[in-house]
Amino acid sequence: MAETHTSSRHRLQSTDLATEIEFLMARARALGTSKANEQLAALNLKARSYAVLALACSDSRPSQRELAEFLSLDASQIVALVDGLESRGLVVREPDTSDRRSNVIVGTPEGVALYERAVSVVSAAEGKSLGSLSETERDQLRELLARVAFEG
Amino acid sequence: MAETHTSSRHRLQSTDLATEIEFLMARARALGTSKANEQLAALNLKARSYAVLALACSDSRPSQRELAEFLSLDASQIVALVDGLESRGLVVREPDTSDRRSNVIVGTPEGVALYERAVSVVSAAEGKSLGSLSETERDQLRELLARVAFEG
DNA sequence: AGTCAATAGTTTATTTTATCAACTAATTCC
DNA sequence: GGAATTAGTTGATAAAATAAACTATTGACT
Repeated sequence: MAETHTSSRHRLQSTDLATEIEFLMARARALGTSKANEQLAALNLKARSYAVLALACSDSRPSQRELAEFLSLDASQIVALVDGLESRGLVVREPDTSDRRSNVIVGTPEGVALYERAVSVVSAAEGKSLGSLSETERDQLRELLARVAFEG
Repeated sequence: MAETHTSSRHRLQSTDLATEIEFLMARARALGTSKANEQLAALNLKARSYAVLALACSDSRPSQRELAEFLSLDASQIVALVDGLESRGLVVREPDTSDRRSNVIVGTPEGVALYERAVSVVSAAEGKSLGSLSETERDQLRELLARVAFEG
């Protein structure tokens, strides 16, 4: 019999690459994002539009520039994402009264309603992805990642 | 004065999204990958070709299918990546004697030499990315991520 | 042995995402 | 007031993700 799926994975898992945090993050994220996207598809969302919607529906009133920086995306991609959500009536561009160059992106009631459904979907998916971790371990992971993600 | 870069980040950092592990991984990885790519550019590599080279230069003798599964990439992308490395004389496709459909991807001496330079470059970049974490914390993070990345 | 299903790799096409330059309008700095 | 900077937008181009179709095996089954 040829080598099984699982045994080959174990073989590669003992390489140096498999101990690199960068690589582990890429792999963990690929798994998680694909699970999340699967579930979000039912709401006609993806991980990226979900993230924009989440910030729009928070009370943080982000500008597009802030969305770009926070989500590690180019400003032009934010335009496209906001266009998509706005055309569905989920968010609006509010002119920033203190700086007329700037828009504040805010969720509409429909946007908030959809966001709330999306949150439960995403957190269920996250629950599956992190199934092998205890609550304490999840908190640890969250805290360590936050320090890496927001360093500087 | 308008809101500063840093204060807006703090404002968004207190949103629900900012506590989602999925999001934190995406952001941490974006930072890390861009730093790694910057450094790898001098060797004419990127994170992805580096990963393939690393596995080829290990003693694990991966097939292309195994590379695809392990790196969460489509088989057709592996073709392109191996083509690129092979045309530079860094890896070779060795026919698998026990299954003639399958290639084993192996690093050449030149490939190994370049890989060794790349490892030090990448680990320096990782050091910067994880600058705020102690050794113990890095090990913790590595172990938690590994469990998420290789669950199931 | 012979058929049939499944697998490894490849090619090609399509879509999505990333990157970057150019432009407008508004703001800030001097 | 004028120069430099910034937020948003558009458009072009390159890189990456996704998926179908095809070839050459191999494996399973009878």
